[in-house]
Amino acid sequence: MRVGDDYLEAVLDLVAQIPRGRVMTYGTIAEVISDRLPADERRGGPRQVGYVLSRAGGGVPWWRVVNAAGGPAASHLSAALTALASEGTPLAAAGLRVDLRAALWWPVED
DNA sequence: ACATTGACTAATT
DNA sequence: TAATTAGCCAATG
Repeated sequence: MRVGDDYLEAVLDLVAQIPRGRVMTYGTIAEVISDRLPADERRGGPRQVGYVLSRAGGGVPWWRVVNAAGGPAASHLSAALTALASEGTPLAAAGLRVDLRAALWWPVED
């Protein structure tokens, strides 16, 4: 098995576990993955999580992954907002971003 | 091997 | 609270 695929799988698996109506930030995902994987398989930061998701394409609820500001990924943001709204994700008053205080999800908390 | 790019974050102003 | 700047890690050309 190729090295690095574990990281990719870990990210995809974690994203797939995000409950409907909840979200996770790139930084949080990076933290959890780093903690779950051995040092050899670790990859650095939030940007790599984004890279993995960009390559993942369909089959993964990527719209449940948001940046630290609470806004959807820089691309496809209208699609993400639509999907989030459809799933009942708590949106901020402006409607342009997610209410992190209410929607942010943590794997161990749930 | 060097420079550029990107689904990012945190600190500063 | 919002806009700017600097730092970050890996991929890609």
